[in-house]
Amino acid sequence: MKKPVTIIEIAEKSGVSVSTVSRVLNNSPSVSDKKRKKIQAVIDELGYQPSVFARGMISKKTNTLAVVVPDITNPYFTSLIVKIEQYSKEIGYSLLLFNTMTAGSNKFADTGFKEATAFKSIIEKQVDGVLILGGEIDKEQPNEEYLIALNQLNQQIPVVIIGQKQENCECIFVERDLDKGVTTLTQHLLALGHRKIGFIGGEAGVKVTTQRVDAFKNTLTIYSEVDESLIILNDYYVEDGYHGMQKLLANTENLPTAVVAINDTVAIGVLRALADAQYNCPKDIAVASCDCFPNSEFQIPRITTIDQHNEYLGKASVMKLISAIQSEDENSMIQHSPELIIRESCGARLKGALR
Amino acid sequence: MKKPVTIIEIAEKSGVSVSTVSRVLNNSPSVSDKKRKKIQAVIDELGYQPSVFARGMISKKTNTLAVVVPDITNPYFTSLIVKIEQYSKEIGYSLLLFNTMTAGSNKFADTGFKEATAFKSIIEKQVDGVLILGGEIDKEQPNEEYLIALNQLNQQIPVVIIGQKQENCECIFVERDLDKGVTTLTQHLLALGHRKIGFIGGEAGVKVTTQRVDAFKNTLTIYSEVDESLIILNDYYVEDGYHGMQKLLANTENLPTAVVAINDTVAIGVLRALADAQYNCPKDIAVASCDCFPNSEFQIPRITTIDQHNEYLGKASVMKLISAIQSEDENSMIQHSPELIIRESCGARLKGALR
DNA sequence: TTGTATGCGTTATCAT
DNA sequence: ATGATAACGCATACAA
Repeated sequence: MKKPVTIIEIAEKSGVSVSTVSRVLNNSPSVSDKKRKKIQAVIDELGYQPSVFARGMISKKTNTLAVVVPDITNPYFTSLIVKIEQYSKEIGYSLLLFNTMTAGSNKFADTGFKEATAFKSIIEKQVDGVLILGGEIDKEQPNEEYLIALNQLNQQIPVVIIGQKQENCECIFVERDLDKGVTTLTQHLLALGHRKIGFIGGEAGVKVTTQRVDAFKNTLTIYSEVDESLIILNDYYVEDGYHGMQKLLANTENLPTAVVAINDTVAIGVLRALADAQYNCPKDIAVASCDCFPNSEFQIPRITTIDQHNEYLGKASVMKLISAIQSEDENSMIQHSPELIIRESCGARLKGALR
Repeated sequence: MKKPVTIIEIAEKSGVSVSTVSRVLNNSPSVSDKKRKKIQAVIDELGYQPSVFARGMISKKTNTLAVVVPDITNPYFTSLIVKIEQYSKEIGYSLLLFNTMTAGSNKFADTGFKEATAFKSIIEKQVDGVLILGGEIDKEQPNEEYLIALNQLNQQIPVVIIGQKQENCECIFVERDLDKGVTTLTQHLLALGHRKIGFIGGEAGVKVTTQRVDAFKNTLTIYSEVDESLIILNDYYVEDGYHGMQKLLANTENLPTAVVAINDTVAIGVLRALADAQYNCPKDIAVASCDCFPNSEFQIPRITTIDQHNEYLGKASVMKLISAIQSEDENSMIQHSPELIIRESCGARLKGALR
């Protein structure tokens, strides 16, 4: 790889000073058209590319955002990332990806918390802003060190978090309406006549889970009773839905007639467990779910679920971040309404047209 | 945000020269233990962070790799990215993510090809290396401009492509064994007695598709006959599997007894179409698939598929890239063998233990 | 409109 | 073992 062209060479070859070249580069109006053309021609000819380093020395900007995500394998996060990437690109920012894998393998963090190394890299890389999608911050009681590190990070670089507001954390939060959807969902089941309803998936001590379970319980309480033994919290994956449902089915004395899954992936596991145990869904046991993942519409049966309309969250969070970077303290409100998507898994409209 | 601490301040406060501080920073052995400790203390106290820009001015390195992916929503790519991110992190590189969304919305590229803007950013960002996971390069006849841009990019920055070798492209390729798996799969179906076998999914003119269809045809030819009308090429998503199968089912005169799907997402669509048309899988029509996506094991029925063991590909491609960056022209061979995962959707071992 | 000179924060080279 | 200083490539304040 040969050494790159510098602004000096462009200046020499164009017969002007470096400042003039710099002006052309930065679209300064005070350059004669003739020189501008000439210079641009030389730039193109030599394929000149300004050094990010030299530029950064002065501007202190990388035009890069970091996005920290717990599990890039999770459709919920990828759908957010897609939007984030798209909008970032539009406004001239690149994305540095950090997949902390908080979920999955081992829950207990090695170095206190999984995000530690990510935070370290982020500071080193001197990105302009940081986007955090869940992870440790989603816990009811985030690791103490984590919060310290997070606040410290936020002091150097603006941080926007897609998640529920956390005490003692000065970052900017973009909150989701997590309970309304579950409330609607539960009401849907109740309206269909269900009274014994279970809940599967999610992790105890995690905000999403707590909020959804609470919304579930609160709604259920109005018309029926909450049976704690029908609430199984484990995690957010297929296996969890499968095992959770198995557990419920094991107690044949006390079977629910319907089940709410924390997300569509878990719901798939639930459906599988039902099929394996020869139960028909929705006839024997109905299944409702949250988050409307891409393939859930093609499951057998098609999963009735909640579309959180997260499309908007991605863009909104980037917008907030950019505002913070430019310290335009605009306090725009993020609004999004969860929407019930009625399909087959709860037995409603079974004879009607399906979508 | 206050202005950051510089090496000079550290030097002053430690009562040494900047050179000595720099030496401590870079673990140079020639620093007395006493001074090293003293300096380190000051560094920690002030929370000093070396400037990437100033460093880059000298080293020309960003310690960043770019990864260009067509669709981060696709499990095939995310599974690769997970590994790539993990290994990159281990060896001290960050990842710049570019999601070109080649797939999905509009196929015809706006500016010639979707990767154009990504390539531009990559050059601007001066990453140390580039990883390309499919996209335009996967086509039988990649866009001419694309190839030019790609070679141009490769001249400035080492590029590793996970995909089949392409004529007139000087990048480094990490190839996958695409046909062996399908051959095995087809043989599996043939061994189960199937003779009329269809193929669904994939895009004409794309290497993966062509290779898999060819492998399918070649294997089928040995024991039976290829019926072109049973081969439906459209795309790689659920809808494609659904519509593809619908199309096949429409011709009741010429139903296949088994179908091969290009990947598990498509297979899910196929299963749905079968269920909707009241066909039982595997009894009426068996379904075999490729790529072993996370949830396919929980589908109804569980999908028999090919595990390409891509785990290794991710790490291997990063290794190759790093070698290229350090111009250690090591020509390591990538070996990975597709493995048949027999589950329920083809009817084999139906009475045996499942998994 | 254009050019000159300076500084940005670090590492590398060369002395000492 | 330590220090002084010259790059690195660009933008910008100031001068013309």
